[in-house]
Amino acid sequence: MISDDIVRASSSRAPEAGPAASALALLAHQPGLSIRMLAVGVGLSHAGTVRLVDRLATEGLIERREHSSDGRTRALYLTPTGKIASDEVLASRDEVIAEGLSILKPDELKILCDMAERVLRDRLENLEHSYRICRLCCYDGCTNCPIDAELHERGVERGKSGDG
Amino acid sequence: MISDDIVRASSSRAPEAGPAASALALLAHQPGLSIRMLAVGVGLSHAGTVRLVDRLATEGLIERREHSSDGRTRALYLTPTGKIASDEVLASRDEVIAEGLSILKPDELKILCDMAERVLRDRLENLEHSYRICRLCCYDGCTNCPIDAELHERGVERGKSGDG
DNA sequence: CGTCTATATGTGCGCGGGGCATAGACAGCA
DNA sequence: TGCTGTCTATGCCCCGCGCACATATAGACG
Repeated sequence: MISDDIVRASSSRAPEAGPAASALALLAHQPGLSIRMLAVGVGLSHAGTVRLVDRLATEGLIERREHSSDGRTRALYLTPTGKIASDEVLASRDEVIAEGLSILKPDELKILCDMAERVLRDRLENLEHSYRICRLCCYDGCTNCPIDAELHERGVERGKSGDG
Repeated sequence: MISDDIVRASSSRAPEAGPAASALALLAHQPGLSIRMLAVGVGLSHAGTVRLVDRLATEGLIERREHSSDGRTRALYLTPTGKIASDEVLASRDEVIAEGLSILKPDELKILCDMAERVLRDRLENLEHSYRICRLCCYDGCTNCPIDAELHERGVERGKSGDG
């Protein structure tokens, strides 16, 4: 029960206004995401996500493109500026976490990572949930993502619509 | 870096609209808190906290009383109804955490708690910060609070205004 | 005691974010 | 072709919050 205070310690120093940061980080790893999927990822309603995308597009951070096959769907992509912003968000996030866990020894970090990985695998519900979990992941450093592995084991792949 | 996903996993299932829950939990453990301290604890401005207190008071969850010595300060207390609400918030919080960590073995939990305690002690900045950290603590179960211990070692006690 | 400053609380005003309901565009099917 | 489901976008409105200001009190000083 004390453990959730780590949560507060790092989440209280969130990089910026929550949803925007999540959207940027999510699009950095999953370019071409639809608004619907992004909405699930950032935890907003469709309408709210549309406004969020509007704002980010106005700021020149992301852009809407036509979907290749489906005329309804809009594929969202980061602009170069947006990529920079996303990198900054993730960098500040990493900094906070590294700071917070700086007192732990390397072998303790390893233990913690192992526990975290098992917890994540256990708590993963479905494909949409995976987007929420990974919304602020540092994808560059997450080379062997446990979530991807767990999804793979369940026969679900990202980019398809079947939820488990 | 994967560890902050535990954060998402539990914080994404927050009991209710953030600040209100924190205020209730905070007042459950620290009755007679002033609005200023509550503001720091919940991470809002003074004005926002006043509105929050207004709402909670309108709902009959908390009440303002005169301070014993200082005529300016308002002492905030939970009403019986507010105590019930606070208990529910903390209970749901505990449930989420217990669920999330249910895959870990008891000895692993012990290791995790030990690490969390050291991280908390290391990251604690001052008295005001302690209110933010502990805002959603389950005080009934937090018998030997590491934050209190750390504050004590630094010669700071809660209830006074000197920040370390 | 009068005054000045610092502190704490409460309020008018406006802004921005987000949800609900709805409209428009498109895919799939009979 | 028409019907239905899905995806996106918009009108409208509410809520929460911060800024600036007003009010009340404590403490210090002449």
